Amino acid sequence: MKPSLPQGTRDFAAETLHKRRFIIDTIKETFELYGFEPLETPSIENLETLMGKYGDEGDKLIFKILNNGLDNPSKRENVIKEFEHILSGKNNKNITERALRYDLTIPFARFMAMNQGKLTLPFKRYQIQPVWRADRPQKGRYREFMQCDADVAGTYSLISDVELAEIYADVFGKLKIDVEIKINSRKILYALAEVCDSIDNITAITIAIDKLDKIGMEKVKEELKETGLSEKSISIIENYISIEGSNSEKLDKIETLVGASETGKKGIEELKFVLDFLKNDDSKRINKVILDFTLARGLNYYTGTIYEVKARNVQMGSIGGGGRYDDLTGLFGVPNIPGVGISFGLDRIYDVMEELKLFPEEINRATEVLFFNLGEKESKHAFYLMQKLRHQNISCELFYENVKLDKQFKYATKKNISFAVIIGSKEMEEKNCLVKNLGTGEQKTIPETELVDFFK
RNA sequence: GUGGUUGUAGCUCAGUUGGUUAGAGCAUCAGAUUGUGAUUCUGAGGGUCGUGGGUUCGAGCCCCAUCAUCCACCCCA
Repeated sequence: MKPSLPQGTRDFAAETLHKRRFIIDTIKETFELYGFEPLETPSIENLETLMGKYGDEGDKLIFKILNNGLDNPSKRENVIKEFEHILSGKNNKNITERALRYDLTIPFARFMAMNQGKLTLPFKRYQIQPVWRADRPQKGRYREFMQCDADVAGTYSLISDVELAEIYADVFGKLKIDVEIKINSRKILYALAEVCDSIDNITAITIAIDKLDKIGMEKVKEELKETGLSEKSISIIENYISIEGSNSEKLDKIETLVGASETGKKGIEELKFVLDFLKNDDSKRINKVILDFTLARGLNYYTGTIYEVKARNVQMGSIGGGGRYDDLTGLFGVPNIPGVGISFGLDRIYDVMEELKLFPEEINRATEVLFFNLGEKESKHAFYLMQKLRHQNISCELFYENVKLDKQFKYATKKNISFAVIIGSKEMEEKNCLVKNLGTGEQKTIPETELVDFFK
């Protein structure tokens, strides 16, 4: 049989993994700097936990797992009957009751609901794990990919919203990715629908608005028309979309449009609070938070601020997203635990950094020193010296075979090893070793007693 | 889920209107060179042309199906 991978999945070799780890470490460090604690949940959840949380499209993209034991003859008739439900598009516990995790937010909400009372609120957790979506793969889209989430649960304080925006700015600053951190509020979108007298169509409106920069104003209007909005509503939405200027100018303009709505007023207040707080952080950074009323986001559990991050100078969908949800655990029978969270898309961040060549050179240097093998006695001696270095936390390797130096050099070059230590019979006799810098080609002989200090 | 693209050696790719034994560069291995590489020279190995059918005297090339890739739509990280 020919080995192959399922569609949309990948193996990661050392070079890729070093780079991925570089990103993950940066994110993890930043999360911990802000007081978040780690959490891991299972790869599989009960299908019931996930269904209905991501919208109709989302439900279709959940990987469902076939139950075991369906071939049991005694269940045969029942299984065939239940399978009819599947064929008509309904899920059925008797056929599939488990599914692969689709994101990290819903499992987190499930965890909160299951552990309420045990956790001190507000609870700040971060989670870095793969998720799966049965999407067709394309640029920046995989069927298995890594999400890095940070969520604050149990507080309405908008300071937590501010902090998450700061985390975005910090992480992408550290990674040297030039990004736009877009912010909006679901409340404002809701108010817009209210003003248009089309609350039932809020999803269609937001989806259409969200496409603005992709399809342009005319197409957006067409789409709105098709969903049955009145001319008047469409012109309100056109005004809404056309709002431009600085963040504070935009806030002034939105006030006249949706300020009459209670929800709209609240949304404006909240955005003002967050943006004002961010303005007080005068640290010089390339990444700024930009108010964008066309930002919508599909996930329907968001209720307040919403975020999305896009990299500049590169063609790639969003590399991060998040927002506030006032009652996520309510879905699991535990009301009144609000939360706010953000997610980093590791795989897309990787693709962006690769395309913009943002990974540091030295990232693939795992082994520092290679000890050459020049014979039985020599290699034994070299091994003894090497262990001394290893115990001082200097990563080393001894070439396993006594082959031509040429080969040993090539191995070192391939693995991007910085130094070679060559110990032959002459060096052994004189209790010396020859250290060669493989980058510069410089080499010198030093007493073996000084070897550890040389690398420390 | 819908539409398009590509699939030939480990990698990047040639391969004429269908015609004998399918090529190149890089990489690998061996030797020139038994203590100095990333830059020399010589030679060697490596392919059921994605897979399965079909058309044909004859298919890497044409047709159908299927799998995978990349891309777009839907949606999203």
